[in-house]
Amino acid sequence: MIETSTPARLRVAPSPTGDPHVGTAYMSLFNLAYAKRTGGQFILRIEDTDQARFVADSERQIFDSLRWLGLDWDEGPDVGGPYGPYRQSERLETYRPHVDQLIADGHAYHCWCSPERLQRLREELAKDKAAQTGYDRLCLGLTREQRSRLPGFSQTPVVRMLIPDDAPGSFDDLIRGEVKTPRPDDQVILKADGFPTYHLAVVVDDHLMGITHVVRGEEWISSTPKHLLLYRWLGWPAPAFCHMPLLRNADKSKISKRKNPAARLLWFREQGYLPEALLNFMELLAYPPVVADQEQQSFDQFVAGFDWAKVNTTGPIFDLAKLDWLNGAHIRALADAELSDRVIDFWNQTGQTPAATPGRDSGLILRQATPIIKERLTTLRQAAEWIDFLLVDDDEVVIHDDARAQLPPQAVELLSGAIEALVEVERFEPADIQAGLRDRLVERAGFKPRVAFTPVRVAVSGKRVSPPLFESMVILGRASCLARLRALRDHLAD
RNA sequence: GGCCCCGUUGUGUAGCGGCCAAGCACGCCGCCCUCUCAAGGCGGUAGCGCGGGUUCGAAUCCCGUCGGGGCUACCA
Repeated sequence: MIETSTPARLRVAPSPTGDPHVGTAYMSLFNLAYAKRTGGQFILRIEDTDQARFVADSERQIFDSLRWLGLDWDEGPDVGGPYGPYRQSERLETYRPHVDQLIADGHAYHCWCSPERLQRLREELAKDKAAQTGYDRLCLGLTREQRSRLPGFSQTPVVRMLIPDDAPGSFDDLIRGEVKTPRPDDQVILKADGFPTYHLAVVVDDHLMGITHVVRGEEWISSTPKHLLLYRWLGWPAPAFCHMPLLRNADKSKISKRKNPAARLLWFREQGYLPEALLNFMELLAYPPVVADQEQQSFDQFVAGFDWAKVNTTGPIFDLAKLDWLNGAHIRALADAELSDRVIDFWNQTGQTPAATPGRDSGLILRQATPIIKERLTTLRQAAEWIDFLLVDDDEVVIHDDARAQLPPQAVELLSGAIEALVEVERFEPADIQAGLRDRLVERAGFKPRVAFTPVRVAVSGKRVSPPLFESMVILGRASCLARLRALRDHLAD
């Protein structure tokens, strides 16, 4: 493939307003892919211009969750870079001169209308079902003194854009082609508290930081003409635009934490999903697999074939069924030692390390059991459930009701036979254990394997479903197995 | 209400006028394998929202319609 593109600079700009949103990761993924594809840079900028919604710990969670996914940035608040600061709250002085210039050039004006007046105005327009909504320009052309004599006056003014009649009616989008846009109203660009709104900040910062491609959700399409106007007025070249489709809930509404727990990015780590699997899953949303017929793929493959034109314009439903499959597939692809490490890291990070009876070690037993539970795992979190019976003391094995219900009438006879057979097994290895039990219970006693082994499984694990029996027994050791077999037999015999 | 975006099986996608009586993946169902459950193998289920055009020919182009979504804040 011939590389014709020039290095691109892209950014993701989340707001620290609570738990990081899965959409942030989705946007970051596509941003990063294109940056890598062109040998450019990926930048993280924090958009904290809304003081009311600011959540203190949120920024750290954004860093943590994106790093966990391996979506590393070249420039950002924590790593620095030549275009800092990368937090908008630290750039207030940067926006000011541009606002002044826009006012001086007649492209923006002060507005003293109180929030109450604006609220009433909106309600009236809505009631009248007016086609034209938006600010009525009451303040346009008035001095502070003149305006103060009118009702609904507020001491501290905001600054609004003066939308001209020749505002752009469309723009070119790398994903969608030409996109038509509504006529904007006189958008506020500087708030009464001195902070810029998104619209001003994003244009100023993107220009000053050399951003070449603006990648964002399609909910921004209708405000793009405002940004185009700002670029025009400020005399700056506009970047390319890529409006990604919106991720959706099962009911097709825009994905929300209320309706979908997976809208919280941190949820995936808590559940024990592998970052590479989540990435793989998100790569497949509104985007085809790199290799047809092969949906399990690496991020590098995704990058190598990346093309904005392949992005679909239809908003995909965020449905976890395929993620579960992909996560299992990525788990199975891991080497045993690597998988064990991942599970232990998961335990440590989430404080979920299962307790083991004295003399047993959770980590050690996990490593021994990994080969037999690996292909049974959908998430890392499930590992603990699969091995819990290997961690407890022999007299603390819980015989679950559904397991007990599986026991055949001849359970006592079978358990006695199994005990005798196990005592005689010379090498306590899976094949030998199986041979011993089969000889005794199947060949000689005439039971079907399924019937013969069920009591053994229940005695050893307490469960209806367990990892492979004979391998599990080896991990437990002969003494424990015999103790558990005898315990169940004695219990049933009473 | 206005404006904008979108509409292929349950979900994610392929399809860019004939190779499509629509392919792939996940899910679901069944069979095989089998010490349980998985994993694996094999098979099955289900879709071009609707109506008009254009054309020899439309899932693919046009128009309309219906449906869904987004925006319409001194939030992003």
